[in-house]
Amino acid sequence: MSTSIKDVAALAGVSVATVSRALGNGPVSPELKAKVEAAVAQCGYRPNLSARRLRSQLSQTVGLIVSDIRNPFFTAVSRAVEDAAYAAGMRVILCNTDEDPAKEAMYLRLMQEERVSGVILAATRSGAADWRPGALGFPVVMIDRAAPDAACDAVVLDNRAASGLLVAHLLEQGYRRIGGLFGNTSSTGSERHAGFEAAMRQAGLDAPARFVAPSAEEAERAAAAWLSGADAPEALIASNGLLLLGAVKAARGQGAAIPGGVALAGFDNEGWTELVGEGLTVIEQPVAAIGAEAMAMLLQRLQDPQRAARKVVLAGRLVARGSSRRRV
Amino acid sequence: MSTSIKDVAALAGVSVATVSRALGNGPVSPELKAKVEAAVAQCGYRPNLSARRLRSQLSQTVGLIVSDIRNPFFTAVSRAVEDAAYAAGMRVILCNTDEDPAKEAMYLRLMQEERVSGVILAATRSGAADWRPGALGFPVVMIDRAAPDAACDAVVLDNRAASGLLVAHLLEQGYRRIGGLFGNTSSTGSERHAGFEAAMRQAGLDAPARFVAPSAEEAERAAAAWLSGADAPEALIASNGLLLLGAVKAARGQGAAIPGGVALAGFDNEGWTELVGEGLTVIEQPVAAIGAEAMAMLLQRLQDPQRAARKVVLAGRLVARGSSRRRV
DNA sequence: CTGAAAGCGCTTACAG
DNA sequence: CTGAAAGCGCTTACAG
Repeated sequence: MSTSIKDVAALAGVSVATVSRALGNGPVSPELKAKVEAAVAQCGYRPNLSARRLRSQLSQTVGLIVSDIRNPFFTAVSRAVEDAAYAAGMRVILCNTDEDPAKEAMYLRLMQEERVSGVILAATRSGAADWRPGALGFPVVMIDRAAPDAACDAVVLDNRAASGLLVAHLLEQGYRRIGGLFGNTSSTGSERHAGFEAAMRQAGLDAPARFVAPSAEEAERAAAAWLSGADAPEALIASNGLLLLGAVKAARGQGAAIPGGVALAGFDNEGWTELVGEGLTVIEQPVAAIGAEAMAMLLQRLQDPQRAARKVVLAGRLVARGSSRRRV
Repeated sequence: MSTSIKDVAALAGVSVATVSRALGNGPVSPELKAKVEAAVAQCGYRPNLSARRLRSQLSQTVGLIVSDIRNPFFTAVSRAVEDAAYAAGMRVILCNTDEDPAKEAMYLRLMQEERVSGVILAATRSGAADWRPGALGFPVVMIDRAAPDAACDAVVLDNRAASGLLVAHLLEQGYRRIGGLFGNTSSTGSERHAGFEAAMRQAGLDAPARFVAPSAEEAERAAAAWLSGADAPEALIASNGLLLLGAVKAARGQGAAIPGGVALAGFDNEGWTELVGEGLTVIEQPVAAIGAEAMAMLLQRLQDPQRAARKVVLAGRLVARGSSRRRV
């Protein structure tokens, strides 16, 4: 058994209430406080957080539910969330849904059982419809994907505009037959597709698109088929880092040089993207800001449950590199 | 207030003990069990895990302490740990130390306060010396780095052998002036250096090495200085994914083609490594196996606290690609 | 400032 | 199989 507040109280010759106050922020005389601290040091006492949470009804815990921590976007966002959470004296429980609504539902139930202060959620598409903000018993801040209608706090990229930046860039470089490869499970993929389509139509062009499961393998397969077909595009946009990885592999598989073969552009400015060929053109997302902002919004929501829901929309930044350069 | 077991009991017309048994694995008649389940469904009851933990003295929680989740090695290991943990009905608390012993100590203290079942730990170098297994009150499984002496469960790569594989490969490709770039904060870096040095000496060669902070930026700076100096190596080994990234950037910065300029080889077979030039030669670590094995060892340790400490040493696999090809 | 007491929501011997 | 009761380790009104 580990030592409890009772042991400390006995050792210090005070009541458990005094120990509790001495360790918290209660009013305690300097003498007693010193005694308590000496006793704590002597017996190596550590407060039991489960007991504290039960009694205080404060879990000081936030849930972070993403599709897959191995997606570098979520890796970076998670790290920012964790830093902000620990700085605010809160702990983080991380869960991966793999875009599976059943897993999402299970983890949301777990969050209820943990009595979390709140949840930061990258919702699965079908899952998002199943709950209403407020029905869960804790506030939710959505990241990466906002519920289309719901009045729920959210931090997202301006996906439509970001796709527009990529299209404009490719058009400027002289490309016309531009194809898009989008994730088929998240609303992020849908929005990036919508932005792609709008920008292409505005230029009076067709907007050929294909939708795939969000993995590099699936993307490679789909891109390989597309690029070797009669309708192969001159330039290809991939809607996230994993799909871009797959698209590059497919282009390579066809012996295409980068630059020189099919032009490529995508999302997520990971460290390695500048090393492929003469670099990959990407939209950089402010990943650290997204995580920090989501945590900040959650804290504000806890502070003021009544305030109006707000959606923070951050702009992506075009990082133009060799993979989309004009062909001579 | 959320509903408690008392509300369910009242609604079902049974005692709280019966509700508890019906939800757990206690002996309850089918009729009462059905009544309880109906009541639970009706009022949307969710058990309070803090209360359950406090009473049962079982936290069903494991701590996972790594240096930085953004290091892709830890990303992959974490995901495997989490999958295994949730499958075993346990939750994971993830912490990043940034190789800072003070942060490590803080998080270990937190783990004590959480009364975790156990911790999976990638220890900081100086931190590792500060605690003895058993002194923390919970079992520890070390990953990536084992305490040199300590009788503590661990899952590690055979770092010396892995470095040996890289050296042997480079020698075979005809390189002789081979330099090594190693992390200066972790024992992993030290071990990989030791393996590098041993293999080089065995071949009758010098083993020039440089040590840097574990970031791509630091590695790039150090590699750039080295490669532009009089003692520039013909081939460079980088002791982890981040350092390899930095080394590639440095090589590029000098206008070196890959392959063609300085030969490169490193650790961690990330998806993008095959896309840089004609691919980067790396040691692939069995990342998923490391995480799964660590969690399995922790569960076994909880099952049998007395069993002898064991260290599982996994072999790395050489993935030879264009970056280390013989120059003609 | 300090202590005795109640109670957070559970589980688990202890009786029946 | 079922229930009444004790108690896990805390915090927090309530008195003094």
